[in-house]
Amino acid sequence: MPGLSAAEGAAWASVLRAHALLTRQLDADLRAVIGLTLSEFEVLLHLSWAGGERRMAQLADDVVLTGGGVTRIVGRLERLGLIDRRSCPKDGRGIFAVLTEKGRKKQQAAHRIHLEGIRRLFLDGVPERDLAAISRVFGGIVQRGRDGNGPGADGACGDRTVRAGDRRRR
Amino acid sequence: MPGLSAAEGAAWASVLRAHALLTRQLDADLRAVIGLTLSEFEVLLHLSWAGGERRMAQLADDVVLTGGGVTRIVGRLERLGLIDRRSCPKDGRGIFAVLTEKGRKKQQAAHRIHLEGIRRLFLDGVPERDLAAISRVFGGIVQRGRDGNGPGADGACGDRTVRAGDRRRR
DNA sequence: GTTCTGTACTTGACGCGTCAAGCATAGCCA
DNA sequence: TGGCTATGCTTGACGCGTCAAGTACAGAAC
Repeated sequence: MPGLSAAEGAAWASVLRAHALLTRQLDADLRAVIGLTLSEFEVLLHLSWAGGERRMAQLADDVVLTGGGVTRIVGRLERLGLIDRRSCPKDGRGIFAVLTEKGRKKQQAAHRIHLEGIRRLFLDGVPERDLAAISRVFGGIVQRGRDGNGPGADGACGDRTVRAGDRRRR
Repeated sequence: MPGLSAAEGAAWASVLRAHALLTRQLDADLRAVIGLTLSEFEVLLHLSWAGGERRMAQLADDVVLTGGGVTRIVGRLERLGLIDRRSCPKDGRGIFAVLTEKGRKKQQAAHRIHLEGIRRLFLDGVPERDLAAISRVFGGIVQRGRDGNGPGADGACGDRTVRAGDRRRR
């Protein structure tokens, strides 16, 4: 197994660096203008995409966070009045995060900032052909990642999800 | 400013998700096998690329971290015996992080794990053409990011770097 | 030399997310 | 019914990196 070719190395390095720069800037913009973290916004966004409510575990899968992480984010958003918690009638263990009206407004405002940023920093001037290549490659990674997890998308009350584990230091 | 097109949205979403999954897995692998964080390994890697030593501020730019962050990472690596700190003879303010022999060994071992992971999770089966597209797009982002910073690459003793600021909560 | 401005690094306080343990409920099987 | 195991969520402890303030030095202007 030799090292990476020049093309491979360049591709990987640019992805790492660009992602760091992009998320850093998008996060800073959202914080400054709306007062939300990028992660918090992403939770609101997925919630909105899901029609306004979503199980905690599904949210965790959506935003690639652990369950504990989602509990805390939802806690913050709840304290801000952007989300309500509602228990699942069909499964006593389950909790729905539900977008409030205030949350929907906030999400829409944040969405405008976010879109502007993505266009300016990422999409501007990128030809359709390259976008397709990116979707192919990264979409493939996401897909292969799912082959160890559940299907992970349906609005119903009962469905299961598996999350990855990590190692801890020492 | 309308929303994103389907292709644009798919591309952006896949990048976010794939990056999260990738770095999570690469980090877990490194921790389990070598006992290093992905960030720590990246510092060792850039040090190695730079010939074994590098100024703190340059490292910060390399790995897209703040100065404080690099101080702490280098502190950890120094405590592990993988790095030495040496003050810059031509600039009393400057500090070089210097790879020790043990650090070089560790870096090489980690590099093998890391390469294997990148191939398996990212590069495997990706055609040259798509890699080129990725390098073009993300390399462009990195390049545009540099247009607000210094040039940021030379091994000499004196050169300056600018880092981004963030907002703080509340 | 003195002063003044800018850069390099460090550090205390803190925000964020992880881990692992804990609790509650679900669902199976005898 | 009574265990037994698995899942869903929460929480205390903690690791990591950021921010902002602080210290030290550099370089220019006077």
